[in-house]
Amino acid sequence: MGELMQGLKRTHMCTDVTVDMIGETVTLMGWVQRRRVLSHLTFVLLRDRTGIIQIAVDENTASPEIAEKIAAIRGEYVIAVVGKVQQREEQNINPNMETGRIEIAVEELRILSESETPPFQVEESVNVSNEIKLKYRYIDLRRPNIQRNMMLRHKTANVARQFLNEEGFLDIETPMLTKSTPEGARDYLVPSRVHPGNFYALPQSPQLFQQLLMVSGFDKYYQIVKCFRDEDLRADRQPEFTQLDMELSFVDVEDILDVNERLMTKIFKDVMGIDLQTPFDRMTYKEAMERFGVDKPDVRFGMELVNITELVKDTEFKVFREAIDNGGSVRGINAKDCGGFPRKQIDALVEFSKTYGAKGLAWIAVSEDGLKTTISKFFTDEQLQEIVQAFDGKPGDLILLCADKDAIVMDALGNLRVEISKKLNLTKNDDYKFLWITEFPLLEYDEEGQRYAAKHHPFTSPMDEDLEMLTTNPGAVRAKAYDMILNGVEIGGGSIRIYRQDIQEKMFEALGFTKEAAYEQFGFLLEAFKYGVPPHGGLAYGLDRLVMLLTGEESIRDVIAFPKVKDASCPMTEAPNVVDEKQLAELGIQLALDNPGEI
RNA sequence: GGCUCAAUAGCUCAGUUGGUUAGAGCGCUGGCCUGUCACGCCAGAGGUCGAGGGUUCGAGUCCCUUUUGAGUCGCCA
Repeated sequence: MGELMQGLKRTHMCTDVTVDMIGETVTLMGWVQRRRVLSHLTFVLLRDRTGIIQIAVDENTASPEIAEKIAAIRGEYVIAVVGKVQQREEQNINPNMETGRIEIAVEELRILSESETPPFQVEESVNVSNEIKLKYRYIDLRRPNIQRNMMLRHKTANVARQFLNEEGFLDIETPMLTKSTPEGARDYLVPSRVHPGNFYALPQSPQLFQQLLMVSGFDKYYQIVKCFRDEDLRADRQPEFTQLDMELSFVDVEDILDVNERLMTKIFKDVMGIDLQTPFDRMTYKEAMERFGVDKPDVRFGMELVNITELVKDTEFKVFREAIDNGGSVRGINAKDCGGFPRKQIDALVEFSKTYGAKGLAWIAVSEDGLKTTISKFFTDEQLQEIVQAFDGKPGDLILLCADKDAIVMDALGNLRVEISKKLNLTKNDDYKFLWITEFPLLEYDEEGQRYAAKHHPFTSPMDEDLEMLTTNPGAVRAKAYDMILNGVEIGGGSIRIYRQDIQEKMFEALGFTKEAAYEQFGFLLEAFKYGVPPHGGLAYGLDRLVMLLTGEESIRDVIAFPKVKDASCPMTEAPNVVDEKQLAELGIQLALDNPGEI
């Protein structure tokens, strides 16, 4: 059992103790990183979130009480130490430790809490399965790198708040229990006890409320807020995640891009010590798709897509022929210096492309001795040379070609491009390239639902010059929507919203909503729009993703204190769980499952 | 829901063609060591080889089913 504090006060954090304090008495508290015994000398490394300092006890000179306690101490015990800061002899200095020139000579020692042997060691680069780490997340969170991540996350949020406060933004909270709107992602539903059979939804984003705050005249709003989406998880997707969300009145696209470039500049300067170049590069959605095949291109490397449909339009090669005849295209990328890839590795790239719906890839390996290709039967040497020319192919290059519907070709090649860059280590984590993608399409056709769906959300404003097309050619309308891309990751996105009721109604019409259906779901917003709406727009960052990039982590789990695993459960709390019959009865809910947990 | 990969000591892993009593490093326990700091040395404990079934004289190893985890596609306005 642990001892009592009995008025003992901590005076310093571990690494706050410096060589300037030699001779001073300090009181430190923390966890035991390690204990080393050398005959009658015992060294203990004491850890808190600032770092580690060594404490020393000489059994020959220590009191029996201290000698007994120091012998009992084990890893992860929580102890309090009162002692004198002393300089280490020259030969005893540890140059690898921040506090390696000093140590604490113990005068009083208390074991505040004992610890069982932890399931894994609390060390920087411990290699433990996700399952174990998350089950014991409170121990995992003691690891210095995760602690640094959490501190950097705090700092990022803090700098963002500072900046936005200075810019005149107000931090206003919006409800967590709100109305389900089936557009977009699946909602997490919360049953209402007072209204049996009725449900709240947890917000996928504060979208509608932030717009209402603009209607109310708050002018500039921000919030660091949890959002919820009941969809499958990924390395960069959690069911609950944090947005840094903002909305501004009386603005157009340029104003929003400007304030956010300044916000990012401030965050990178204050948190990372990095000076960003502004303005950020911009690219339209169309250009991004043509050149990179994706709407979030990583522009740290080349390997851009080339469209060779025109060059091969007369081919007899069946795969190309079908794609072209069906209105698709033939495009490719030049994987620089991959010409020497063994067959097995090229096949792996072909397989990779298939996960995106491509039927396969044709390829041409360029070497000093000529071309090696899968399509030699269908093309003359001259034609092949023309294709290689189109890609500026040099000996050593590997040209990968894909033919299909445009959407599949771009998806496959765009992702292939990124995959190859990873294989070739073309990018550095500390090379930060920002990019705005603008002029997104307003709508996209939903094959399943046989209708247009909002690409961003139904309140996104069309571009002024495309307004006319909203009724005549909705698929071609561009939106005042923009994404902020950092190194191929979408870290934020937003739009100018519709503020005119007539345009909003046309938008719902294009989405196939009857007036009644629109009012059913969004009536409160449409009502509000009758009472004076300022032109407004906003942007929301995925704070987890941003911090993931700042810390150089591969997964947002490493920057979230208590993340969920892939099936959206929590190995530590074992949520979600089966609830009591009584709780369900109170809510008027009866399960249609024989075995809860199964469907 | 689909595909791919993984599961052996507390942790990370090795385990050959199916063959005796399943190993290593770290950690843990005890002992020794007068300045350790990835301390060192000696000794020790620790295993339902994820689970179930099958093939076989014999299965950690082969087959089937299943569970769990990871990545990914679908999905994510």
